[in-house]
Amino acid sequence: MEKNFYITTTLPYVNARPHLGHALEFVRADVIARYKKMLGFNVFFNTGTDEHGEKIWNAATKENVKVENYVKTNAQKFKHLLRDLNILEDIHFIRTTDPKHIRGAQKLWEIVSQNGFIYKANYKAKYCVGCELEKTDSELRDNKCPQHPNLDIVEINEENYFFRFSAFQKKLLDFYSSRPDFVLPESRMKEIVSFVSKGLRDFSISRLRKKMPWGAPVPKDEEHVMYVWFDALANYITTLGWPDDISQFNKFWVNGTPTQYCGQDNLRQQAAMWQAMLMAAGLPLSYQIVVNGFVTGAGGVKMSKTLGNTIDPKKLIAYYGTDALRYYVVRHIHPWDGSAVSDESFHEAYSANLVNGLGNLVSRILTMAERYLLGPVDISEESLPEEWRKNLDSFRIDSACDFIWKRISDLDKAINEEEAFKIAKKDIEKARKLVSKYVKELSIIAKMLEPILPQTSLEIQKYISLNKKPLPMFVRKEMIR
RNA sequence: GGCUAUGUAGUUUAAUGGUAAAACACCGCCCUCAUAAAGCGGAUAAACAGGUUCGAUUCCUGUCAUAGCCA
Repeated sequence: MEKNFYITTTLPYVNARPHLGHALEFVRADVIARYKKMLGFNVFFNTGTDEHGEKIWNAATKENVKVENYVKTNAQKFKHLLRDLNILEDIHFIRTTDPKHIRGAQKLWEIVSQNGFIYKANYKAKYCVGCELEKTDSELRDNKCPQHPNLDIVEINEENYFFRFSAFQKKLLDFYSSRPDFVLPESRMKEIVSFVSKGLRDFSISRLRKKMPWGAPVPKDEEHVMYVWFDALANYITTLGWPDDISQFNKFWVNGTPTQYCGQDNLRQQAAMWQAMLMAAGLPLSYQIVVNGFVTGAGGVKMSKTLGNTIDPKKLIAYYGTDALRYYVVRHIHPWDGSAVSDESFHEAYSANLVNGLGNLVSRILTMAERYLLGPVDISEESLPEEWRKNLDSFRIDSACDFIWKRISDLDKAINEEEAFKIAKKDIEKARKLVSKYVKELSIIAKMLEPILPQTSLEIQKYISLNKKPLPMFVRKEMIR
């Protein structure tokens, strides 16, 4: 039987510069996508950029550039980051300004509207353009959003279209109880259940075009454009070609356990709003939402430009290399809770585990292999450990790494204890057996690393097949400044 | 303000109603195949105050701190 798997990241809003949080989500989704491919799945891997809305319109206007050019330039930055992170090349990159996407979002609107879940009403609210969310008075301080004190709160009082979110409370709750692992981790699942249990308020999904024209046109109403969520969330299916081309949709959305990575600030949108929209359109729901925690600076404080504790993924990649960054974000940042990151902790992880751990192990084994063995070791029959699979199946890439590094450490230990390098002087046959065993174990380690550190893994496998010692894979470095 | 979660070595994380585990950093020893790497040994930890219990880091209550969600 054909095995299909769909995975997507959240689409970053192109207003922001790519930061470590984006890199973290891209890499984790990429690891899972590569892992599923290794298991023989057809994989549809999606990402892209969310490009509509007031914040972008304002930013482009302020910089006095055409908004089309503004979003294009910024979308490009994310594409570069994907390339720098060695994300699978066959990833699909959808931009919410793509005509294909806009048509899809409009079709979704029409269906939901026909089903009676969209209505027009007066919309009166205080709105923070920074958060893209309505705010109540009690949430504001001095009539400013505490998160975005530099932005003015927008007072909105106009006719808008609304999505009848409130109609889906019971259905959502029923769905959640039927699928207790719909949201990972469990604590986020509880959070969304609690949010929906408290009652849902319909949300506005359009803006008057004359005030804010930067959005997909609302079908059959030229005065309105769609507003953020209805447009943006639809990307998860329009990327598959829905509604024009149903074959990919059937293959990957209906039969591909659609899995969505998101940050903790996107839980509501993906686990509740988007699911309700799918329900309203009579479409199958997502299979699983995996929620990453926020990355914080040293001491657990928020990263911000003012504090000067931001970490630029590009800088780290340029200095330490792609796989070093991939390694750090999957293992040393907690999968659910996030972790404090700093240049120091990055450097420590790099030196201890990549240079002294993996890199050194590769050198010592392949040096002996090249010196003592008559030819490459046959590694065809080695199979991959259950525990590694179990961890990746449950999105615990960190635990999978713990397991791999335990194997690395055990192998180091075995080499010390068995002393093949001494035995080689007296009994070369016995030494060859030992070294072959080490090479086999190293190849299993390399294989397990393939989805996580693809470049490094292939390099190790290549040198095993050549029976040659490579140059140091992770070069010792001074702490970055 | 309400709800929820969290608080464990210097740091990042585990497990657990009965001797608190690991990695990094630190100190000592040791090896030479290896990237001044590896291995072995060592020191160091439960926010605070009560309660339940033969026994609490674990369960309960309160305080404080942090985070998230909501108003």
